[in-house]
Amino acid sequence: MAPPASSEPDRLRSSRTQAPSAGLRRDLEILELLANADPQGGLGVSRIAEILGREKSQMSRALKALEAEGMAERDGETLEYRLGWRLYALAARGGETRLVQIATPYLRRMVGALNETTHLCVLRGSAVLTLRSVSPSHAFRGLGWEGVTVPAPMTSAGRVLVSDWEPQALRSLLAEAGTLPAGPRARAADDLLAEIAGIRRRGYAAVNEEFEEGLVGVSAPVRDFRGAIVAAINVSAPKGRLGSRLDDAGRLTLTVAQELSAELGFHPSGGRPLR
Amino acid sequence: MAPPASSEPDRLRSSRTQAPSAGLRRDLEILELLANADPQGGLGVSRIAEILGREKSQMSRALKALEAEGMAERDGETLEYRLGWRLYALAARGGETRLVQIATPYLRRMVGALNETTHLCVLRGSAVLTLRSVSPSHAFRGLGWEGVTVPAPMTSAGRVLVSDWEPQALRSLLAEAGTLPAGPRARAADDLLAEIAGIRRRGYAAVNEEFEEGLVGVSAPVRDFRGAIVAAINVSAPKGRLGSRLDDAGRLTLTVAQELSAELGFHPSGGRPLR
DNA sequence: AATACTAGTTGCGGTGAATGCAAGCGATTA
DNA sequence: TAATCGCTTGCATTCACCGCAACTAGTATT
Repeated sequence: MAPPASSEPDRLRSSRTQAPSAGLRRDLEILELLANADPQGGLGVSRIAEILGREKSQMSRALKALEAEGMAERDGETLEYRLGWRLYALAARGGETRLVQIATPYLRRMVGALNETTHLCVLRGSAVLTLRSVSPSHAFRGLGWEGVTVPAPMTSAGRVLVSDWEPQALRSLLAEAGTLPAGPRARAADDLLAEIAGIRRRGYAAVNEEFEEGLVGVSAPVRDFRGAIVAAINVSAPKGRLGSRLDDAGRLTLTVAQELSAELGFHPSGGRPLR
Repeated sequence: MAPPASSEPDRLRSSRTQAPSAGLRRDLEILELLANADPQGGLGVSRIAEILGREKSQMSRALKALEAEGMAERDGETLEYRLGWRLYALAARGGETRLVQIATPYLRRMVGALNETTHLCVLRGSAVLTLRSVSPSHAFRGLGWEGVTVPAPMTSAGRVLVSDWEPQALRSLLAEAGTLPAGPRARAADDLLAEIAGIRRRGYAAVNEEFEEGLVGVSAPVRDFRGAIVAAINVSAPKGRLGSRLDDAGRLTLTVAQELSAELGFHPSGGRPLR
């Protein structure tokens, strides 16, 4: 092309070539921004455009579309945007609502007994997704880990969730998750298999600073009416607070998980039918 | 080529004409479908295309994009899709922000009517956390969320926030909170249960110098679209200022809380779904 | 009061990404 | 071996998005 005249506003300046599914990515950037917004500092069109480095006009139109679909809402006064009802409806409907609702009182009981934060986790792909967290009072700014995922084989909850998989499936899980930024040390498959054998025997899993320095935790499986493991109850805390009573916590977690499983219709008589 | 005469109503577009922001609408249709899907009956590409009446190839590509962004996930075995982790992350992070933003105008209305400071409170573990306060002596919005927590069973807001818990959960709440620096006197569980029964009946809670000498207050529950209690609106003031009109304030708080709940999507028709 | 500035919306032409058909591919079934 | 099913990919058309710029409205500044 012609050499760029300095005064000429060259629009070719490596600007963003449109990528496939750019619209989706743009919309999600916006939603992410709205989700993390400070409630005080409002987000208007210009501010959003500035932060994302995009055109005002696009943001205006994209936000209008998002609003029309219920994914965003606008304050009539300040013209600022926020997340819309539909996002919550989607998450609530799609999430294991029933499971979360039923499990919450059990989590509260755990918190009451241990005075530590308790989580309900499920498996999403090869990662552990925390659906619900209940914290005792000393956890300021709860900042629930809800929605955060971590690779499965590293955590007690993850190991519980895959504890009835076939050895072969476990190996491929390791292969998949192992490519992620590895933890302190890559666990060999045999290690994991032995660990899981222990989990089956004891009924609960415990980790001791494996996932994160200074962090210990226990998890126990929750089964549905078919006997399939559908979730894990997990307690995590600094080693100084929970380390000394880790086994007690494990047994309690197992007990509570069994009661929750019973409420879900699990009947322990039958063998291990599925999965 | 020659553009069609503008006057001519070209009916050829009658088929499926692409609408603006069609991509967003299509993606949301897919997510809605995935959200409402029976966890057992999986949704493959063809089935989704059939249900939505769209091209297989589009669904294949759209789903691939959604998966790349974390909004959908695919089972490697069956090739079936389901909702992805990112949706949950968005909803979890954005929830409180949205609550505060929507609630603030309602708090202002309360202040305007009563000329007393009004709070929006949520439950954090077994403590009540004030997310937002609005004062009559306009402005100095003290640093947004105050972050001040107080034990739940002692305050009207706390009692409202746990007013749909199971009796057993309430007992363990008392056990936990009771270990904290206790208030004037530990309330027996039966007292709390009776109090909460009254709250359910009236729709709002009132305390009369129970938490602090000379302080009275009223609170009413705010429910989200599922019917779950997610927050409480609270008015507290010295007895000399508010004591005489406490019932009026309670009824007003209830009304405002109901309107706020409605804006959050709460539909009072259905029974009390859960928790 | 007039002016500048900020914040948001709308109009417009060019361009490339989405569309839909059809062919390819790899299982599972007959 | 052939047929079917579920899904992906190639390709030409065309329409919706892109960026710019002009416009409106409200607010601060002189």
